Amino acid sequence: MKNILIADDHTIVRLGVAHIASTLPVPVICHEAETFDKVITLLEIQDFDVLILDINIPGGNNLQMIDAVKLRQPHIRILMFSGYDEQLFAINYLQAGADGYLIKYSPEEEIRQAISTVLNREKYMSAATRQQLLNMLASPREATANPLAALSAREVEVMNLMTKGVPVASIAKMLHLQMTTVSTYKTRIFDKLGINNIVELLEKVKMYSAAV
Amino acid sequence: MKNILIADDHTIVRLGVAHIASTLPVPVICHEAETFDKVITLLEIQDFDVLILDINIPGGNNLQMIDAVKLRQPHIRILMFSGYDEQLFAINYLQAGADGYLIKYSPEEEIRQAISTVLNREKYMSAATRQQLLNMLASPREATANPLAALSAREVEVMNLMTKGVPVASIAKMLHLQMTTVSTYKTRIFDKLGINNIVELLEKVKMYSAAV
DNA sequence: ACAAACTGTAGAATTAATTCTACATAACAT
DNA sequence: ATGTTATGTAGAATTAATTCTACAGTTTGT
Repeated sequence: MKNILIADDHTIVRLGVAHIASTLPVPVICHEAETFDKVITLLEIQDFDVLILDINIPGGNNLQMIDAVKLRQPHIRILMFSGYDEQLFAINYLQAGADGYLIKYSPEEEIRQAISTVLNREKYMSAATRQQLLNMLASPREATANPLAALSAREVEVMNLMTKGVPVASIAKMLHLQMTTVSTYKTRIFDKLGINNIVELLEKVKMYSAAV
Repeated sequence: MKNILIADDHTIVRLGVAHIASTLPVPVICHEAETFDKVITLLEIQDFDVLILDINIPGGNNLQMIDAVKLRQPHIRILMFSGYDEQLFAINYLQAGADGYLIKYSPEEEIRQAISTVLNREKYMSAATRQQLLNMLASPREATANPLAALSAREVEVMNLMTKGVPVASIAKMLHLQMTTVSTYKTRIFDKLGINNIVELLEKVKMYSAAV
């Protein structure tokens, strides 16, 4: 019997995932969490085989979620579950220790496959992510078509918060950095993307997010 | 036998909704659409009893979706399905002709209730939306459907420049005002729209610009 | 007809954010 | 193996933006 923890703030998503999980060849018990705090609490009272984690879960939403989880349960498998505009962060999360990265609009069969794969202690990657990874290996540094790919992990974290409208001071608190550090990242992000303000950032992100 | 069309770009959400629908007392057949274009296509080849429509569906995402749907099937019931930050648009959609407005993180039982209600040709409204409607009736002045309409001419000028990413100092120059004046407008705009930063402004504008 | 709310405008004081500079470490190219 | 570029991080000084307050003129509701 496998224990799966489904962390997503939308009831309907949890339900859908639980439904798919119930159709796997192995018997599973699904547990749910609506916030990242809840995830942490549950991790401290029970062992899970797999955590399916919404990348935008309230209270979380950054790379450090991975460490926070693995710190408590080193053997847990983490399958990141992301909305549409976030494929490009796949590699960052995988590098940070996630075991799979799944996009919410993947077809049912692929979702089932992904859960099954990580349950089996293997890494899961969508075709798109695999492709992205290959591109990256082929031309490690430059023009990977997508300028967002030029951002470092930390820069992506900051960018994500920026696109949520979080002010610099709050970003600094959340990431335990100085405001000036965040500003430095902001400048570097803008430079790398060749833009000047948040409005253009949002356009860029919208433009390149679905791509790859 | 009732026909339900579920329109959402996330597979998992469609699955979850279909799962709930299958537990209703009446037998239903669920059909799916990932984009608004697909919705329109399906409406032209088959009759549906209910359309469950993600407010952010690709290709749609504005009030005119309601008309586009009712034009093709005047008797269809439309249940809007929205993400977290969108409660405030409920009344707009209901006024535009939607039969219900449901928030994605509602508990399972409420989602079932909502579908059941609109299937029954009744209007569905969450407790929160009901409250909001009462508030609006109490003070008819503000909340006239489109919050952007509450802005004065000068505020609109400033807002437009803001949505282009123009910094406060430049706006001040362009309009021959003091920076502090521009800031005052900015504050008033944010207050009137009930938001806190440019990111939310852009969302609001995207949402309402096509409307009215 | 008259008070209440809305508009257009700013100044002083304050707070938020940026710049420019810097440095240690990591990754990379030749 | 070694110089070069990228990354993660900040401090001091500076600049950008906000707040709070104010006030005269316009609408508007009753």
